[in-house]
Amino acid sequence: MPRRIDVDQRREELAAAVWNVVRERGVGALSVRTVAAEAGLAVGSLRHVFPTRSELVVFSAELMIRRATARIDAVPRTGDLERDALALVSQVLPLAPDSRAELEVNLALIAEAPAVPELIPVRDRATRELADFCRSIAAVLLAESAGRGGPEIDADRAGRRLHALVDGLSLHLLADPAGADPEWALEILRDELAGLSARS
Amino acid sequence: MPRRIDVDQRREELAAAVWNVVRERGVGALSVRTVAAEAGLAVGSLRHVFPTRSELVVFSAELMIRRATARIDAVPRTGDLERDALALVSQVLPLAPDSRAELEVNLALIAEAPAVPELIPVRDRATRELADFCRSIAAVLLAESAGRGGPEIDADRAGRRLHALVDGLSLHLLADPAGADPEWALEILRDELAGLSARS
DNA sequence: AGGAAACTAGCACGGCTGTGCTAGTTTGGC
DNA sequence: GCCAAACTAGCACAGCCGTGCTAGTTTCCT
Repeated sequence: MPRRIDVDQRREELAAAVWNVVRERGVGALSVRTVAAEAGLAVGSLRHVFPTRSELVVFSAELMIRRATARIDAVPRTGDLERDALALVSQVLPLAPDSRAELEVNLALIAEAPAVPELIPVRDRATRELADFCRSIAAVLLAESAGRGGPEIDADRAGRRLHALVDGLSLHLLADPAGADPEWALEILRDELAGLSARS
Repeated sequence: MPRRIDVDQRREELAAAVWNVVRERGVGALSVRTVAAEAGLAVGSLRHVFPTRSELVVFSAELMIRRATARIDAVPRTGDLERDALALVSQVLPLAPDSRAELEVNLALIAEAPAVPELIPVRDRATRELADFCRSIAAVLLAESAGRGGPEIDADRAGRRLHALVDGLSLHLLADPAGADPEWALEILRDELAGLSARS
């Protein structure tokens, strides 16, 4: 039985088990026992890879962020800046089952932060990265439309505004039932991006 | 000792204890024992008023919503619609220690919802009320500026947009340290409200 | 071949959980 | 004065928690 295992792969399997438990039974049901059972392992085996619960939780959170970042990096660019911006931002919204689960787990882990202080820097880094992402999108669109005679718009403020909009819309899409039509949220985003791009 | 007590007042004291525990030690530390200790009561006394943990949690969440609603209703109106709108919306943002604590507890209780299903309708009602609130503010500002020649704006969409902006900004203000300057968020909101009011 | 390391497995401990239950204490109404 | 009700207090139970620890099993390296 005890073959040489791929530790990284085992870690990812356990992180997936963490996400499943959180989504199906809430963050309150997240324990080394439930996660081990979900992954089909004994608690001892889990603890061979993650000696403490904190390490398990922190790794799961970080892996989730890495996945989201990778998904964004993989979006193909068409050259149409406004279109690309929407495609990029859409990756953060809970539209597909994947990204929906991601946000659910993300929220739960944020709520867990007081109990697992190691999560705080993870959460802060994720927030900052999303803020930078939004700011750079806003900056690109504003630069493209510079000098078209519209009012001068502060790129920094536009980035913060886009960030707030994205997070707020994410929350509300998550509150909607899973199959509901997300078009209204996309329209709002399109408006916002068009406003930056064309200074209309 | 066992005098005739005011049950409602006792309930509110216990709800306050719930909030304190959640803010200081996280939602994971929320138990009948910790809340009773925080309130200076025995567990048996707490359970005389709230027979189960769920009832305690649900009541605390509902009281929090009632408090926020009351605070909004108490905002004096000046007649300057745009100014009033900002004052009203500001009541929802985590600016004062009170409303900051409110949002912290609110988030924690949302995360608790899978474990306490009775919280789900409470959370949904709160979301809907805030959405209606935002929509009505948007509608008032749009009606005031009707026929000024700007582009026609859908009041419904403007309401959703304001709602997303408010929730997103709230989240980000909460992530900032408690004493940080919230002016940037207010500026974004002023922009948004001005856009509705003047069709600039 | 044999020892070290990797891996799985699970027992045991103290501590925390919600809640059923009983008992004691004080009060208000008759 | 007395009794029922209101209230406080806390014990007890079964269950879950994280983790320290030991032991068994398989693999790899020398």
